[in-house]
Amino acid sequence: MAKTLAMAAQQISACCDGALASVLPRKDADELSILLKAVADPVRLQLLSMIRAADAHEACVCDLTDAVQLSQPTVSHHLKVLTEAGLLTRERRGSWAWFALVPSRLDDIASIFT
Amino acid sequence: MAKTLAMAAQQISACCDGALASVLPRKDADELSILLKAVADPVRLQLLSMIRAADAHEACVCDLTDAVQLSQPTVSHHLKVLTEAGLLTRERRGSWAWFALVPSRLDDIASIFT
DNA sequence: CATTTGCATTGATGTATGTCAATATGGATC
DNA sequence: GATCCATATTGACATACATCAATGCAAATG
Repeated sequence: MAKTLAMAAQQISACCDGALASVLPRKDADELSILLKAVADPVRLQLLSMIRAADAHEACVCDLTDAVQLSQPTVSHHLKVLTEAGLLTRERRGSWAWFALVPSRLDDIASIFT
Repeated sequence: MAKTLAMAAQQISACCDGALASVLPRKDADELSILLKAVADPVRLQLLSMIRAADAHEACVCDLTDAVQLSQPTVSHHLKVLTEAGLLTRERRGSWAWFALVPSRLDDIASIFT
């Protein structure tokens, strides 16, 4: 086996065997992947872009459903996924549900890779 | 239907109906989602972090397999996904296959959300 | 060239996910 | 309160995906 990785592991954690796996602990990786899975879908990327382009960075389901040409339940599902990932907030105003961006959450994603 | 999103669409494309869907065109969304799906997996996030931590930002399969505690074919599969997404390059050196990071590709992901 | 070693591919399997039709819920309005 | 409208939930279905055992392949080594 080549030695490069083992050496790198020591730079970070020089205490124990299996420390390599803790460069990014599995638990952290699981949490990050939930956030990333939320945006790793073309429809949800479109929804985010539309909300970002909208006034006050918010939009209601009716507009979004028309835009992506999918059924209302499907759009509702996608918005739920984004909301549960913390990327959107949901607010009820009269009959409509308004979804707004959480910009800091987008920053969280960017910061994973910078 | 509320009007906010329709107005936002006009800011960007004031020419045609259905322009809303082109805030982020579906085709672009599909491409981006391929890149994001590649990193939206806990094992692949770990692999990337390990390679990034390694000398010269590269590692061979044998080290990585030990680290993530999965079968060799599974790790090979994940590395293929990352490579096809442009996040890794593969180089054969003697018996070993070395995978190296493509930093600019990580920047591509970050830039989606900034 | 036979063997070994490191990696890739194939095939199979269980689980997760995107989608819709049908239905439920919850405000608003008459 | 009956009705209507916007949204959410449920159930069903097809597809995608993560994983491994078995096998193939390619390079090094004896």
